[in-house]
Amino acid sequence: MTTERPYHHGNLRRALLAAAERAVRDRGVQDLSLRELAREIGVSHGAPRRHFPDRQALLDALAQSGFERLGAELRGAADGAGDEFHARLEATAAAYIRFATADPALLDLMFASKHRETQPTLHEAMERAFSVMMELIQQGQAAGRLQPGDPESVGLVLFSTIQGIAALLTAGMISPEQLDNLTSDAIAYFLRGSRTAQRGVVSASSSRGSPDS
Amino acid sequence: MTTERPYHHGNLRRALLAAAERAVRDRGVQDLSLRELAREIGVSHGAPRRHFPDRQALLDALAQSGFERLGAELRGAADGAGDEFHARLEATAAAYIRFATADPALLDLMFASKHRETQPTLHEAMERAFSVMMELIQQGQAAGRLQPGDPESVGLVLFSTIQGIAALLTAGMISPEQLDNLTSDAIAYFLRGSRTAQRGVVSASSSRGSPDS
DNA sequence: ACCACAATGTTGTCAAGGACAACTTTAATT
DNA sequence: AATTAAAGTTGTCCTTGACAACATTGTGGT
Repeated sequence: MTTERPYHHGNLRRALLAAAERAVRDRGVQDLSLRELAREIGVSHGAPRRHFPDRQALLDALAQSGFERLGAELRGAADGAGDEFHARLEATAAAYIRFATADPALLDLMFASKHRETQPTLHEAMERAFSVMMELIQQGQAAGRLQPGDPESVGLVLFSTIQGIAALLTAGMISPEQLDNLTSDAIAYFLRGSRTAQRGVVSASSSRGSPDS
Repeated sequence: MTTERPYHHGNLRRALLAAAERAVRDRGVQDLSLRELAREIGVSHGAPRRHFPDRQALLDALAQSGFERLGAELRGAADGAGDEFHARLEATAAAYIRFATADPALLDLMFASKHRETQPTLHEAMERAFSVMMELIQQGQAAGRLQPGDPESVGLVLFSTIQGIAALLTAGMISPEQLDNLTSDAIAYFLRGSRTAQRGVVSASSSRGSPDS
């Protein structure tokens, strides 16, 4: 049984992550203080060190759990939206934006690129989270709704767009009223944009994202 | 050696901003230390306070100068790309991505949303920077290359996409090799996506003279 | 010229935080 | 029960941001 249960006080690691997530949400990453977390939980200032060697380690763990939660939410949204490609796409994008809205600072942290390189679990969690999108792309390609070719190349365009909306959102550059329209606009653009040169009318000048496929 | 010393020591404000920009580029915003900047410049640790009441004030100023530079570069790119819409669009987007590539941490800082609300100059600098894009959108609409309607709504889609690419870039999620393809793909998607649903007659607007200029 | 004053820079200090080490208490293993 | 490992505590060092009191230099008014 791998369930970590109280040693001689609480399950500190969990408590730290939970408190940290709240603190990040409420006051941002900058103001996150290990000592303050310890105080809040009721433990000495040296205690967190047993679970996180330094501050960055806690941030990495926070990012990882963020990716895990994001991945779960994306998958839940996609799976709960039926079998139709368009509905699944919209639901997944909406879930992503919802995450970004609810936890802007956490999302920033997750993409902070300040993480330890030697942290395979974090990268895996990230891959898992985005595998939902990749599968979606492949479904869209199979259904003929998206242009064929390397799914990664198509996925990056979609991913960029959604991430961009999230970025503008966390930057406070778009209001909640604009958000819904922007999201559906962006998806509509993406879908129209992904109709590859049909009838040779629209030039396919930029479909060289995939070297050999 | 009088290297421009109008006051009784250097032009500290400028020196601080310059040193800060370098420090941010090299070691990130987190590790930016006022005292270290002061040391580097050769001034006492209390000196910066005369020009920036606190750390955040310096970051705000840094963001503002970043927006000013970005705006200038975008405008330069657009103006130097001739009169054709497509060329201008590509040049502007490329300039944006170039900025993001050269100064990822600065771009993050600029969008950090941690800025002082009562800082009109910062917001103005931001508006000025993006006015280039807005004008571009209007030109595209006037030329019939983009769907009509509120330019802001069209611009946000473009802006999201480009900002998304920049975000993925600064997050280290795309490599320089992928970058060029992604950028041109994204623009192509945007252009195709911006042709408003023309009830089947897709050819009318694009089968005229230059293929996809 | 002169003098007051504002602008700029310096020194000293404080509290907070991260990192670290030595020590103590509790749980697990045998 | 004894031993060892895990988790937590206490104390300390160093860096930093913020602040205040003081020093110096430049400027404008008269």
